[in-house]
Amino acid sequence: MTARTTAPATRMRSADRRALVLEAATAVFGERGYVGATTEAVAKAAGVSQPYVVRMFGTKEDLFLAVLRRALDLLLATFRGAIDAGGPEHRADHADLHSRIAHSYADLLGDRGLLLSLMHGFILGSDPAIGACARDGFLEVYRLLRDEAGFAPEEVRDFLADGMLLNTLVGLRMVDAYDASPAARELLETALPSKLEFLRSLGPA
Amino acid sequence: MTARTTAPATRMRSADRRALVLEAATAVFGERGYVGATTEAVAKAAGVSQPYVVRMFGTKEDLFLAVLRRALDLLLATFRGAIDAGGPEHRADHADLHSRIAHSYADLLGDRGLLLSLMHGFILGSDPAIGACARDGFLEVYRLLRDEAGFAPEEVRDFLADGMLLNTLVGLRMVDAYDASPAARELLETALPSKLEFLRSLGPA
DNA sequence: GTCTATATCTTGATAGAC
DNA sequence: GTCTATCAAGATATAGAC
Repeated sequence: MTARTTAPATRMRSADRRALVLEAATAVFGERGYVGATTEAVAKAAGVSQPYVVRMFGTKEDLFLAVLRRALDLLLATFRGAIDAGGPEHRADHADLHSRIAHSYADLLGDRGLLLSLMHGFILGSDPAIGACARDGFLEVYRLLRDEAGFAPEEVRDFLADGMLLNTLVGLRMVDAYDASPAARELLETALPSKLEFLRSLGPA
Repeated sequence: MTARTTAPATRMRSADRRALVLEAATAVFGERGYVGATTEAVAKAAGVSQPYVVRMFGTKEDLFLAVLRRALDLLLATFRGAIDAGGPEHRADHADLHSRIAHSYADLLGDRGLLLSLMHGFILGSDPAIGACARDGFLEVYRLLRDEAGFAPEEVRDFLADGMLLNTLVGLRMVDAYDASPAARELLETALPSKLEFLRSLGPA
């Protein structure tokens, strides 16, 4: 840990600033998509200048790739945390493990930016760089669930399918229709085991 | 039906031309997303001029909304066709109905543009006009499956989840990784009951 | 109905000061 | 490390001819 007591408030260690920009970028890319998000909006959200954002990451595409990679790493880390949680005595109970992993995913539902940046990446598979990164990450998740969590292939598929539906409902802002539409209400209550109240508490817009 | 035998080849009835542009737009929006797609690319794909595309639909947003609406209507019509297929004697067999609907969805998998335009719409829920249209359409599908196909809420949820996974795999171009990645191969073979060969035959790029 | 020309705005990226 | 100024490219939308 380098001493840095005299650094002005506008200066941070580059790693910290980078993390800050990456988090802001995740929110902006999630909301407007890869092309729709502007480096200016990211800069504003991070409280820095637009050219500085570009400087830090090279190009807008590089920035999005970094956002994607970070989101995937966070997702993988979350699942690994759930696998490790409870200690060795729980490892043998497969139903319990499955439940822990599912709950750990539900915890991520509050991070719109993370989930939707991933989704935007997933459906841009035709872009050479983005597609390669997205496919890779998706397969890493698949292998993690199969090999480290011990899921059967069909179990992984069902789990991923659930995740994609949840992500879609988040993207749709389906909670905004909860009050006005009985169908929305029923769908949300069927699809979200327990996290509905939490999601609604995040509020509209 | 107005007689129009003397019309030059470059002129069509507006309804036909509109349908042509809409189909081209579906492909372009699906590939690059709402913001990433340009009216110029749509025009080129449809073989007309860029200003004409704008003229026909008002704005790019109006065009995307028309694409979304058309995709949703096609999806709903496909499901209704599956529900009606086989005549009244099959209506009582729920498992058979479920299977017919699932297969009818698999038939849509060949239309990347359709599926991915929908997905792009679904994850842009924060946009006022697009979000409203997307939520609405998604709920129409939900109600169709529940009320017209007689699915239980959990059954609808599982069906929608499967659909979102399939759409995501299409968006990811996961078939491109089939040969190089055993995990991709296993995932695709687990997630796609029978349409894998067909999807692969569509080829890369 | 359809095109050409073009105005206008946005935006990613670069140059260079501090 | 970070900002200001600015350029060059691209994209939507309009005007107006045919």
